[in-house]
Amino acid sequence: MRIKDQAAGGVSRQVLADHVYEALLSALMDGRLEAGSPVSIDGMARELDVSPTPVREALARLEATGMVRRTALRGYRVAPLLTPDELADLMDARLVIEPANAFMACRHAADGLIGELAQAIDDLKSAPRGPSFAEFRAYWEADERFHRLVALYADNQFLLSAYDALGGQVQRFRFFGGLGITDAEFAIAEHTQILKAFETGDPQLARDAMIAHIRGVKERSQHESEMRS
Amino acid sequence: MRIKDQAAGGVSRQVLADHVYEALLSALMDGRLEAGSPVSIDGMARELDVSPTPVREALARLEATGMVRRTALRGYRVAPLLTPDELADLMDARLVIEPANAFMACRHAADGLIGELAQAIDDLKSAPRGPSFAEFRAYWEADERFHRLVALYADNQFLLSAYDALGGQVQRFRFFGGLGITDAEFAIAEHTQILKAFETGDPQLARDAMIAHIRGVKERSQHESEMRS
DNA sequence: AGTTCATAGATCCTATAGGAAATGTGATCC
DNA sequence: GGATCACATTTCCTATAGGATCTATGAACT
Repeated sequence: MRIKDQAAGGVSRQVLADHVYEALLSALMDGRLEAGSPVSIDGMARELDVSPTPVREALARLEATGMVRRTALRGYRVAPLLTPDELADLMDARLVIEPANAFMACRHAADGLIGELAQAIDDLKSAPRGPSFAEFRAYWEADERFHRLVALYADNQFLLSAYDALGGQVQRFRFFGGLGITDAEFAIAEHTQILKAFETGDPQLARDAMIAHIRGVKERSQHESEMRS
Repeated sequence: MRIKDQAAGGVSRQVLADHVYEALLSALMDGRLEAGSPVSIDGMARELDVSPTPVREALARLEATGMVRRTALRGYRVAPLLTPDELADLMDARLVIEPANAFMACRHAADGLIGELAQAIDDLKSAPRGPSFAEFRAYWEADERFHRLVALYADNQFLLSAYDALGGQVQRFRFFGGLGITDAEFAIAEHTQILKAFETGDPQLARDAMIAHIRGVKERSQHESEMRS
């Protein structure tokens, strides 16, 4: 009695739209779908060998992340890359939200947070940093995990939503250009400072460490943008 | 040569999913769709006299706003109402984002902003404040417009996204209970203080005025929550 | 009487089909 | 030769149909 289904699907069966969502996210992240290029619903359905219906639903969800944009009757397009100015704006927005997250997370910081942050830093150290997305994906994943942990332990669903609202864009500046991670040593050092601040339990210190980190990221990314132009 | 279509649809023809989105948003806002109740895709399609496909797409978009939640194979439900603690969290999150918006908006505040803020305050004063949503809808609209203007003039798309990520929830605490606007006088006074700060052109003042306002909202809403329980 | 089973209904999910609009290509005409 | 028009293709958008799963009502059995 339905044992086969249980074995196949596990506790919660996967929905096809979720698969499409993941596939599109991957394609967007590693640049197979280039910025500005159109994303055809029917075409993507043929490519993924599904019907257009789940593709349509996955794209509707992706639109909220800012990765794709929709025009009324002309379909979806991959959102354009960030200009240097927009990159600076993104960092300014992070400077508003993430230091507050750090402050709050430090107050009711369970021991769990310290350990998980340390783990994320270790993963950063050991992850490869090559030029292709496949090579530095683990690095990006650990970086994203570190910051999201802080947002998570701030224990405020609305601040987490606000952080996530930035997330879709955060992912994209890392790989544009495909020259790999160039500031890993700086980032790791700054993350370690944040961890140390959490260990002291002083919220003010945690906030300041986060500010210093994001300012560092902003400065370095601006520098790279200038060199590229 | 397609003049009829131009006249009918204007510059950009409406898509059916957009209509469904608007209809659902209205139903959610004025409580016709109660918190916790399921939102059937097929049922809603019958009720609105469309096919399930556009309903599915509209719900996928709505999910990102936090108004509805989706469980894998069991459909959508209206998100539950905020508890007093969650309400406090929401205000804390606003205290992180909106004062920063006010600070930045004040720096490159065009004259347009002053006038539009004044208009929003005038609308607040003249709007009815009755218990039903239809009665205080104009009030809510003016309130929302005031805060979004500040976010808009901060001139940072990411901060605007972060503000919007809170927006879906902001809308919902206003009408739960249906006793109308009880703190209009306080709110109008605080908004006026913010406007005055903008007129001086001092970003620090604008920030402080916004902080004072949101703290006021938080205090008053907590008070109401206690009385209700 | 209480539990178990079966049937019916509702619902979600996916695929298919077809209409409408936009885009691209080739032929015709000045 | 260049512009215009007709046609085909692509694409979006919506509707319909059917399979799979969940829920609920009622019957049968211990």
